[in-house]
Amino acid sequence: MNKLVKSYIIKQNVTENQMKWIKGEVSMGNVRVRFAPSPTGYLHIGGARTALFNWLYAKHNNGEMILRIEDTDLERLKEDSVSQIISSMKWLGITWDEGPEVGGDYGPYFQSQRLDNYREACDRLLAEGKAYYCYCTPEELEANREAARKAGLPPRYSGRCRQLTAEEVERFNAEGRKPVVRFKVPTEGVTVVNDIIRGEVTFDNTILDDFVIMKSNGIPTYNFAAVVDDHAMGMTHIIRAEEHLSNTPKQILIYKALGYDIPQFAHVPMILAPDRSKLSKRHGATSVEEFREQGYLPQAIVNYLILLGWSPEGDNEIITLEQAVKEFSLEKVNKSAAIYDTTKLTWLNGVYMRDLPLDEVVKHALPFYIKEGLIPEGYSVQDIQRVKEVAEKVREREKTLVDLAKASSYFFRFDYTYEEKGVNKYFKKDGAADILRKGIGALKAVYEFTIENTEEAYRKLIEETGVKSGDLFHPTRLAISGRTTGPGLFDIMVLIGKEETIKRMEKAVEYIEKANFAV
RNA sequence: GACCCCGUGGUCAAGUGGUUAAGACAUCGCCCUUUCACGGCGGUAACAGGGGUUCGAAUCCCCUCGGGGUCACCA
Repeated sequence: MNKLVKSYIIKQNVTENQMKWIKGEVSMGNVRVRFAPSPTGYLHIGGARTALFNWLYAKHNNGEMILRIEDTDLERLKEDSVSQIISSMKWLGITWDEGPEVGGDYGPYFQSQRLDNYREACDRLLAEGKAYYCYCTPEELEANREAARKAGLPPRYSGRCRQLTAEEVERFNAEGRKPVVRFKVPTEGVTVVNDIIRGEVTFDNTILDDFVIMKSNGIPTYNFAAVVDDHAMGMTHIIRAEEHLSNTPKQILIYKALGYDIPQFAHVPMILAPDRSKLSKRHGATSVEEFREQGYLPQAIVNYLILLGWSPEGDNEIITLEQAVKEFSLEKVNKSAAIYDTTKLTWLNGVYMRDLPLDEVVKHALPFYIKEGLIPEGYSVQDIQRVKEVAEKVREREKTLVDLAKASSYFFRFDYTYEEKGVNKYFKKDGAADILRKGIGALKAVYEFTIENTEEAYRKLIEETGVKSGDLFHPTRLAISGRTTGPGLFDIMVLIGKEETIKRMEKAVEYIEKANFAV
């Protein structure tokens, strides 16, 4: 048992069962965690990492992962966002046991469909005097905040409506004011958040003001809805980003007021942009969808995300989801924010590009071949086969699917221009055309156009003529691919075929002689 | 501004009082090689600063500084 767990036991009144559970004396099958995004845009990598950690924790403990959509802010709601988030999660391989599309016993899983629950809980608080109606207008509130700011005081709500007289209430109602409901925060004492990752964090209740739990339109605020739902849905662990740590005391106060058991919290560190600021659109790719479009594989992204804030045992950083599930623990999640660095992601992507089964890579690569115009949108089995043959050789040396498709183009068409650097270096060399002609001759004599046979023909030619191998290989490569880099020369030849290879080489001879480089 | 969290190389990240302070990515050099990549070998590079505590601090405490978060009828 580690220190954290020990201190937890001391600090909280854990039940005997919980104690057994912590000690590992009972099998853990009751862990329930959730990922609760608000549908205001794409799933960004921070959210994806949070979802992933929840998922890993659930799987590690044989528990359940719930997906809940927090769509209580009508104004920021974005069309399609839910389906975007869902598709990104699916693409990454993060599943959920309950939630949209799969249902479950604790639904509905959209907060907009659970309004009755919040109303009910709110009424109870109201009836018990733990919350009250507030008739202050946004303008009044803003004016107060402004005044406080000027006075150098924290912008807190005054508590003015805590005890309104019946006449005042009547007057406000007559004015047509629609009240909000505020939670009565204790005016003294402290609230302690016991966080698995951060330990014990203490907040003074006096720094909290009477925050709104129900808006005037009858919709709950985040801090209230989250608590009501997390309890109703039986959440045992709340794993979320650190930005919520400061909200947690408010939520704990609500848990207590409602008489709910308090779940365990784990606030994972934030993921920051390269300039150390919070992730936003101006930082380039930040959403899972964008990374996908840039040619990253889900396996690479997931692996990268696992490494941000958590590290596996040992030196090996290439880790599958299965291994991660086996090893994952919240205690090992570190506390400091991480800056995401696409360089390492790109490296990982390269690793997965060459290590994943070819079919898997091709599956993800197809859209990029289409985009590059190498295969038609309504591609055929033959097209897939061709992509496979090419990708098998090209994937070894490329790091993203975009690069893979780009580096594959000359296998599909002969419309390239020769790389200038290569022309200068190889085509302009004395006797280049002549050597190419000899190469053509040698290749023409090859019956079965295989890697071994073509290579043998070339080796023999080198031996017979005494030309340096580079003087033959380099111009040939440039002639048949237009480039100075790529897969093995004979791999290329065989892939494009004898006829095409010779045709391209003849074209190159023609090009060299027409350009008349020899000055 | 108040409150909260965090601070090991450029980035990720081991490390829980005694280590030559791991490893990965990036970077540089060499090797392999028909090119590029892969791979192999090696190099540069870090405990934010200052005080304590201790025989001994990256590890414990305090202060400073720096970064981040929260203070909404957003989530």
